[in-house]
Amino acid sequence: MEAERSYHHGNLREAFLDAARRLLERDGLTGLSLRKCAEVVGVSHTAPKNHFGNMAGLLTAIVTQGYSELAQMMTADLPADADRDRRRETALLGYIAFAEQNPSLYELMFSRDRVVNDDPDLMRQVGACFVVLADISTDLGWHQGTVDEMNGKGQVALWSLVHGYAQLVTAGRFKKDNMKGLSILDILPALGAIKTTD
Amino acid sequence: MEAERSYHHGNLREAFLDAARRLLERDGLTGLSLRKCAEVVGVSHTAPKNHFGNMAGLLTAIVTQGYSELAQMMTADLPADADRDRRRETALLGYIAFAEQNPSLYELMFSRDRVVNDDPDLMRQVGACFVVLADISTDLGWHQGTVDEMNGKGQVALWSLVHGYAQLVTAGRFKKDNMKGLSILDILPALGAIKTTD
DNA sequence: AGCGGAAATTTACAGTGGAAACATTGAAGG
DNA sequence: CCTTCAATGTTTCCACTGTAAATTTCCGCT
Repeated sequence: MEAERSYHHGNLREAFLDAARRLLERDGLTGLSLRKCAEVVGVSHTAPKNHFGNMAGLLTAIVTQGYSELAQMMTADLPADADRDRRRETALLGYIAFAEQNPSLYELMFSRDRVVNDDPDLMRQVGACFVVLADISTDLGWHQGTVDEMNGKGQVALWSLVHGYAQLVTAGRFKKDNMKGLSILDILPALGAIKTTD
Repeated sequence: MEAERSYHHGNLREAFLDAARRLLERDGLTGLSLRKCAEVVGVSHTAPKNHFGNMAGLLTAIVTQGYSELAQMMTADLPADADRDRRRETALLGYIAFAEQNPSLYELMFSRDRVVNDDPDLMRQVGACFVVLADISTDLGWHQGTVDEMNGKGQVALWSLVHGYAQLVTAGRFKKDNMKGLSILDILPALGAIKTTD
């Protein structure tokens, strides 16, 4: 039983997800197609319809998987008694590492119309990622006001900073001489040093 | 002369750009096609080849236009004697407004493989945007170190924050109760209040 | 044994981008 | 004026894509 190796092919859903992921990172978004995936898996090109419905469904499944892995990357290899600094560092470095290892997938994870963004499973995984970041931001502490008084500003600010950095780097929008020896760990304190006048 | 209304159609390049922009925001990235653009403009579907080469060329031209408009939005309606706060506010609000008014284009502006990202014109416009943000970050001032000593950290950090916020908002990745009455103007000082331990 | 339904295939079709050959037009130069 | 010529568009064709519909295969169940 176990719902494994369900039929003819045996776990075609997983096989398709794997093939799509590999094609995505090898040939980019424009090089990904249902028919290529089907050929790689060794199955007819309409087979995925049973499992994903259509292309948007397949991409949604991939993206959902992506958010799940992203959350894992942020909490990987953490001993239970890790201190504040260690947890922050792991989360930030894990986030950026995921984006750099899966740049095309990462881009797809913020697409507006290729993915059904109101899919319940997807929304749950997105929420899980947000929670991890929210915990980190709570651990960071704030100079002014409690977390409640911040009214979510800190969480929104933190995700904005990390996502922006991740995508600008993977999209090649920073010149190399701007990025020499710079990591996300330098960026966060740099913004903390901003002198605003209000 | 003036290189205007150059041939049969008269300024087909501009017409195509306009049509593509409108289709892009109306139907999203997936709904944009050369043939639809051509039909709107009233021309054969291979006509754009002379002006853009291929689809990537058209998208590159649109994205280049986008960066140019983004830079304009950040400096619009600014009197020459505007003070530091006014300039910062205008730039940040202008940036977010552009993203919200052109969400699909904004997404495309950070695509990895739909656009030829090493196009010289495109790189120049990207650089122009970065300069505007760099100036703003200089105007902000920093608690520690000069701009040079910061070694570009501040510029990288600022663009990361603003881009992240823009895309997360337009991609609908923040829940609405997190965003109630929140604007980019609240986010920047919130990050400045981060208490890091190094 | 045979029924039922899930899983996969076959077939067909409309839409897409691109290449190649051809047609049209305005401008430049004798 | 008339010819060339190059730029601009069109026609035609092709390979590829996603999707729908009808059909077939095969396992589990009674």
